[in-house]
Amino acid sequence: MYSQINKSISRYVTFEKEELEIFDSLLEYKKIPKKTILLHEGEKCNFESFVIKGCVRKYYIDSNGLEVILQLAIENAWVSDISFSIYENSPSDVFIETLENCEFFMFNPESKEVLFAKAPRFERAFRILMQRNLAVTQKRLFNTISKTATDKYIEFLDKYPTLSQRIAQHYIASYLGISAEFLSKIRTKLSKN
Amino acid sequence: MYSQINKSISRYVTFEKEELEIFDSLLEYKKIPKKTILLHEGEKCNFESFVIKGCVRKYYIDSNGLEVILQLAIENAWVSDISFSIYENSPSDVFIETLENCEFFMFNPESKEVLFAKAPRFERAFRILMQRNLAVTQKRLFNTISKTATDKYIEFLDKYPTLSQRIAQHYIASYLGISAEFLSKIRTKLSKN
DNA sequence: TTCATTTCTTGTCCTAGTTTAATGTTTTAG
DNA sequence: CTAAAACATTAAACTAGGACAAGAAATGAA
Repeated sequence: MYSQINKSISRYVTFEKEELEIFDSLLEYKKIPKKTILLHEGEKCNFESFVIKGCVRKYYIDSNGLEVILQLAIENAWVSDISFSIYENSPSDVFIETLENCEFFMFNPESKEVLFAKAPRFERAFRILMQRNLAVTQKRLFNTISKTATDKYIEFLDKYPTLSQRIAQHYIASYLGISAEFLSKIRTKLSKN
Repeated sequence: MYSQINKSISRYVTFEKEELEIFDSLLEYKKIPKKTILLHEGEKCNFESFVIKGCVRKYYIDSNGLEVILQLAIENAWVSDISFSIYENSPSDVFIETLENCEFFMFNPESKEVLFAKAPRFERAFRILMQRNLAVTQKRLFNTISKTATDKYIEFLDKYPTLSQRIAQHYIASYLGISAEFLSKIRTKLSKN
């Protein structure tokens, strides 16, 4: 049960058996059905979740009421409103919602502090995790600015090969920053080749 | 001389005097003239810099040869190719260049490791720094997708009030993800109001 | 002070992607 | 099993912003 998350957290830092036991003991397991909103805009985000199974979206709603998906988190990804919410104690401006029936391991801010106090080397693992996350987001910002919608979609299919069968197309469009109609056109164009 | 950087690193973690002395002793001070490229695409990024004075841009070059500015770093900002380069030991795909005469404090990867070994609580400070950085980048991704060029420019002026007098307009255009010509049109339109 | 280079502006035409709206298809809940 | 809801496709009209070109203004090196 813990092997998946332990492997993930050990990717850039090697931990002792005892450290991982502390880590595991602080995790909270949760099973959450499809289409459940875990975090509403304006709420305080009091969790950091590791996706064991399923798919989650994190999104903003812009000033015209349009949703913009910032993250699609699947198996082995971490999702949270990392941003300002947790460490500045301010309310979140994003939504987090399950798109499939999901299983998570969750940390609340208190248990995370206990973890850092008991096994400080996790501080490092989370720093590197954060850094990876930043790298991915920067790359995505670059793609958003400099690639055509078609190229972005092809890259998406390559990066998340299963996802286009698992979730509705309009979520993918929103993730790519394009309209659902235009994605549909791209798909028919591509299928003709 | 160190007060600026010490204040910055102490923003989310409070350090003892001795810890800050270790920190300061590991910093390397550098004065670098305008228009110097600190990091070329394909090189390994072996520094993390704190800008004491001046302005730096970090940019990609896309497949059409167009530059896309990922970050404009001014006083009190950190700049580096955090992404994959440092921790995966792979070559960087970004450029970093001074736009003004600059003064920096720099860490190389070795001195950063010495820091973490001698004063592990810096691990936490850098994790939170990274987290802030991620939040800013996510917000920018959201803006890039959902705001018009005009709105982005107005927000830019608000966030970096001095920068539009300090650097060439086409850098600002590239940061906003628009062409220099279109920015010029926005500026004339705004000045007519 | 001048010439060269870089930067900024303006106009015209063009295109990737949006909007709206209609129709068809699939999923879901009872 | 059926109705309602959610989702996907297609097409036509539209627009934000890009590409190109040419001139004006600013900067800077000698």
